[in-house]
Amino acid sequence: MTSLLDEFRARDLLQDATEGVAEHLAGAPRTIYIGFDPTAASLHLGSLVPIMGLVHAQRAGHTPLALVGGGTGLIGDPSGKTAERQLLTREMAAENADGIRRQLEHFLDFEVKTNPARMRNNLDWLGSLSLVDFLRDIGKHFSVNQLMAKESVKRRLENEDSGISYTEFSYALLQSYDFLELYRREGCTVQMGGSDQWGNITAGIDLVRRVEGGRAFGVVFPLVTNASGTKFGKSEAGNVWLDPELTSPFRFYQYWINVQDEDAVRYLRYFTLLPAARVTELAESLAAEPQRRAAQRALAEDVTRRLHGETGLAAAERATRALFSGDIEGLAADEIADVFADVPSSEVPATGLAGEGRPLVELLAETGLASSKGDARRAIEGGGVYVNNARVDDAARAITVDDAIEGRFVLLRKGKKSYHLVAVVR
RNA sequence: GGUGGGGUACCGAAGCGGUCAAACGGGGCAGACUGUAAAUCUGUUGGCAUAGCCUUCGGAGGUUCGAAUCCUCCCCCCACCA
Repeated sequence: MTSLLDEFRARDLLQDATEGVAEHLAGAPRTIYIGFDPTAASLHLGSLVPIMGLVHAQRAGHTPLALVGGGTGLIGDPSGKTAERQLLTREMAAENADGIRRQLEHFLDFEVKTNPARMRNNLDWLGSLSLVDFLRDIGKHFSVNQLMAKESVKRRLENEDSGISYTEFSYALLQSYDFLELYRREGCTVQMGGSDQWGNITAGIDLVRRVEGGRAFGVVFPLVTNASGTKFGKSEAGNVWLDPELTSPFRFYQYWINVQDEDAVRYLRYFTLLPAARVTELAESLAAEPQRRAAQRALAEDVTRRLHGETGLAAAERATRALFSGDIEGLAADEIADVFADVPSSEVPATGLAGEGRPLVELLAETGLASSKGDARRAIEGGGVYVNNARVDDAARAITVDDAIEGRFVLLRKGKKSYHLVAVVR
């Protein structure tokens, strides 16, 4: 079996590691942790690299431990932030932690006998920690001089406008304390994270050494970028979430299908478990016959299956075929309802479509496909609007009951990818 | 506190009495080309309506037939000085 570090290296996932990690990991199965901030009810693609980090750790025989920052989430990490963060309420943090747990279960095996994944919440120890104890046992080991030299803190200190609160300033101490607690309670000796976590991780390692005389280690992953310079994990609709309620399997799948060539192979290494040989094969295919987009397909398939299961993947693929293979003519209304379950929809009473029907521009504005009737009109004039996949060239077009497929649905589309299903209700 | 320069649509930035719903660039949205890619090219980008109308240029007033443009007061930024 290849070592965890070699696996990371082969996948370009190794940004940096503290000295001696390789030997430490080779010595015995270890417990490795990564922290997740419960700032939202769902994780998004930005957390996918760390998650895969834990997946690889488990596959390599180590015990992955996901730490949800129920306590630290109440504080806020200044790393990478230019402004003070919104504080979460305890209830929100707890709720969000539950959601994160459910999502991680798709990736990590919490049941295997040998090295089941674990999950902890730092609220368990931070919640009851007394300030005096904290200052005496933990704070004592931190030099303010060093803390102020931290890049994340320095930037905020130099910025007169935002500044940094004592609360966020203390974040590094709390994260370090987490490591110490996990070292004590779980025998956890390795912390991983994004490269922005390097400072917090090494601070934790120092703390473990000072307080317990123990040796701990850190590994950080590179920041995921994309070729066009936009933020990875954002789609037109905003963040791509792992929660199917927030980002449907179809849109999740589509995000990956639409990854540009320059990024596809790298993402295959980051986000799938495909063996190197297969990745090479896909890279060659991408170079030789890019129009097939074999790499993107494999990527979308693998990642969607892992998160949303066979059912979610099947639904996404079905919708994709229906939407992009051209005609929906052959589809029965029932199939349409099924395929477009994922697509935004609204209802309109049949009476509203009787006689003259309703102006298409009105419908477009109402469904949100266009921002106003004027916008809708311009879109039609520009040739970007389709009813039941047939382009509309008349801005005065009205939608009547006759347009509804089997009298039940009208499929509106703007551009290549924005659909809206209008259900006719009687 | 003093002096000077600014605040214009999603962002940057022109305009400095009528021809301004406001140049230009970026971004967004569509179209063409493709591969549901990138790059490129084209169109479009306040609202409502058929020509036309309505609401916009930091805020409030005023001058004028007419103001983003001139005047007064207020608010906020930036530079230099204290």
